[in-house]
Amino acid sequence: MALPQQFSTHIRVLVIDHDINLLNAIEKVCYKFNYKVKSCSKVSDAFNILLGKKNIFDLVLIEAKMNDMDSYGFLQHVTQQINIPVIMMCDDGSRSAVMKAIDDGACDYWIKPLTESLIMNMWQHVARKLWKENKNIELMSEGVINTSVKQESVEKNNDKPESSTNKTRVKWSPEMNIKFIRTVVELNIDKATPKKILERMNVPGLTREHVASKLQKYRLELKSGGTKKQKKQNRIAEATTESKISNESSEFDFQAYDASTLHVVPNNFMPTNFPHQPNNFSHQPNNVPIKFYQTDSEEETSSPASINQQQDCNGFGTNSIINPAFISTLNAQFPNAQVRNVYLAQHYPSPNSNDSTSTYDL
DNA sequence: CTTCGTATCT
DNA sequence: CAGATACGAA
Repeated sequence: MALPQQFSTHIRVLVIDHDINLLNAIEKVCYKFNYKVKSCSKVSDAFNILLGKKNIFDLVLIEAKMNDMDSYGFLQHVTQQINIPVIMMCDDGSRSAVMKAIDDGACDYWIKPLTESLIMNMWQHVARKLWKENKNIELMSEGVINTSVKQESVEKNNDKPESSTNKTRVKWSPEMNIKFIRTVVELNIDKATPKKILERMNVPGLTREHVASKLQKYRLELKSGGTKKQKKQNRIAEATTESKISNESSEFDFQAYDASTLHVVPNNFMPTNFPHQPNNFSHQPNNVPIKFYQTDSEEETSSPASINQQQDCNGFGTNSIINPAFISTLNAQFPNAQVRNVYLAQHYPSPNSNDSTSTYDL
């Protein structure tokens, strides 16, 4: 069930970093591996692009420390509302930095300086997302990455609240919605208060009450609406008390890697003619190194440097949050893969200490 | 007195 | 469900 070329060749990546040189470099590498890439030096630009049209990008890559807008707010919004996997990158490889990004929904965290292989393999995040969404191979073979090619051409409700008098029930058109969301994010989710939002939006006729109501809904959405963070914390709570290693239930299923459904990229996933391969890339499924950050259990890793070591361990699943059962499955899937357990989260006691830093060479 | 946040209503 | 209203807490 080799994946059609379209899969990889059509991956569209949005890159955000203030460092123009880095952007150029990334673009180059992206081209090399046949990604379509668009780069921005400002978060706000990226935001406008993403909000403008749907399904433009399959993956977002963003520097954690941006100055024009908060990267984490952006991260949260993109992962939760727009549902595009986001990889955060930064030179700060500290545990807290990594955890923050992962907590906020990042599917991966790249510690700078970046390596080519990171980019080469980043398509797998998209693949995983598709698997997770139960998109079958057949569907993808239609040559579609974005299964939802449908354009949002829903009837435009033209009764803009701007013209309508107060007191009327406000219909939040998609446009208004976008404007609202953008404003909230720009304002920083915590500091976004109805009045400030209202002022910033500057929409005639719109009242603070309208905005307040909208804000309440939006916050609810963020919370319940699949806040991975939430799930994660729940799971961890369970995991710490009973350190059972369940392989079926989603006991440890935090983050994007759904252990219950094990969306493992199969060995034969990568077609021999995989477009991302440089010419001389020999096709061996097993040459894809795997490494993980494991947060469901914990053990101060040998040294903080262990995190930094990650970056030379290129490849699939960087910093993935997974459970032990998942690791064994992966081990089975990728016999020669290198799986590292790096226990990150300080507040999750390790069930046992047998392999805090062990490298599984299978 | 104004604004927020939350619960509750429609 | 999405938006409005009510009301106590800041």
